[in-house]
Amino acid sequence: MKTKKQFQSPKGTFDILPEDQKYWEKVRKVVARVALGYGFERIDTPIIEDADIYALAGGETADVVEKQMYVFKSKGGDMLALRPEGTAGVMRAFLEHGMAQLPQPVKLYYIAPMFRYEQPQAGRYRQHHQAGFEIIGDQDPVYDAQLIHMYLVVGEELGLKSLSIEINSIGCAKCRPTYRAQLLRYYRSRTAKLCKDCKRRIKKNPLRLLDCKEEKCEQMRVNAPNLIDHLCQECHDHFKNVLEYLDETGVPYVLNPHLVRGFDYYTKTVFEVFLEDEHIEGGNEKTHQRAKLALGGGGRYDYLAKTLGGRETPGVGAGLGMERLIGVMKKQGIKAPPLYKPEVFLVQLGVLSKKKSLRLFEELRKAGIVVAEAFGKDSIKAQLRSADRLGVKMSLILGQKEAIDGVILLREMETGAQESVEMEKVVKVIKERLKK
RNA sequence: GAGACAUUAGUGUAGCGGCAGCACAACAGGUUGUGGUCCUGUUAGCAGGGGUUCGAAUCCCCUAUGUCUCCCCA
Repeated sequence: MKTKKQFQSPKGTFDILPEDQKYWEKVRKVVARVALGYGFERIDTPIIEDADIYALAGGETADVVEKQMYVFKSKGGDMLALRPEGTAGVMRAFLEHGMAQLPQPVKLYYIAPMFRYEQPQAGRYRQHHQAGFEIIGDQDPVYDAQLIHMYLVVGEELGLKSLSIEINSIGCAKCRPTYRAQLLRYYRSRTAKLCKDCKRRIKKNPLRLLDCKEEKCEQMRVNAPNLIDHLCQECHDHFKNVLEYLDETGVPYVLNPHLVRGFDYYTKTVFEVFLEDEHIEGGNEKTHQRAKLALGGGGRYDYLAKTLGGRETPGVGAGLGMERLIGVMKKQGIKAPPLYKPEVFLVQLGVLSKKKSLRLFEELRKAGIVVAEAFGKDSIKAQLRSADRLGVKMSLILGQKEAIDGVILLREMETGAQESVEMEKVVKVIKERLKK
């Protein structure tokens, strides 16, 4: 017989199954707790936005905008995009709702799906989730540092080991063009020796030259002008302050002068969080060394608001990849508490007791007792087997005889000891046994 | 967008040109109304499509998906 087409989740997407939900829940809880602790309030923005906000925010060179966005035409004719990242949408909401009228800065966080059209691999999906933090309305370097510190706190509260922060400053509209020109001058005479991608980068996004992993390009970079040495006074001081604040809170960081980020809107501080290499386990030997996936990244974006048509408003933000975070948790053997753990199992035998069970089930549930059942099964054997599988402490057995007498059997699963309890007292007795 | 490898029941696997098997899970039983261990049975699979061959899970081609590089990023 020919089977019908087997549907599967679209390429690069996945189902978060019940067995994994506890990890998600744990991360969500920690993120929310840390966020609130630092004065962040939650914001949820639509999954779709006007495609233009990403085009404007990203600039023409951002790869995400260039070829990784899901863009489609809305019925009215506007171009919409599935959001590839969170910051632009949050800034749009900030401007749209006049949040500049609130005491500044405004701190917002979100946990939301993001979409990118690209070739999926482990840790890279077409739909992934980010926990994001945005601090809008204040340019003080203390907030850059606070955000980075929060990364560490989230990591700590999740029990993660060996997070490391890489940080850099990419300057502002004043100093970056000057630097870019110098960088180009350096590279232009050496174009021939670069890999083909870097040849493209020279034209489109010279800063990305710093990021290439090709060996010949890495060598070339050694003598290339350094971004940090070419910051203007303001950016220099800002960056210095960020580092000082980080020192103050004991955040370990590594300066990485080659760190640049994909979105054009970043200014001054940029940073990424990694896992120390030696703690990445699994995978084969080859991938072992290379596997240095960023858990998250972020930076300052003082021009974004203006780019989107609002008043100039400074901001700094960071995103954490939920899937990657959970992946690391699992690798490091971090446990998450189960979300469903029934305490009592209700067994019913016969038509009358099945009916009576329904009401008892409600009573127990309302009393806050987590009660499981297998009403669809009629044999006591099968029901007790289910009870056993669920690992309940007690089972309640309501047979025909008990139903008529107004009692119920209470079975302690570990010992197998059973006793008869009056129906009216069941809830109370169980509560006592569970020490509720 | 380019390259490499992979895909056998829900899961993990064996079979490498000659009968598609095993384990776990699920479901039903092992005489009356009692779980875990044990036993029996049932359900369920060669990713899809072509080709080579007397014969294909096995060899070849195409497609899809996954994993890994590149690219880029969370």
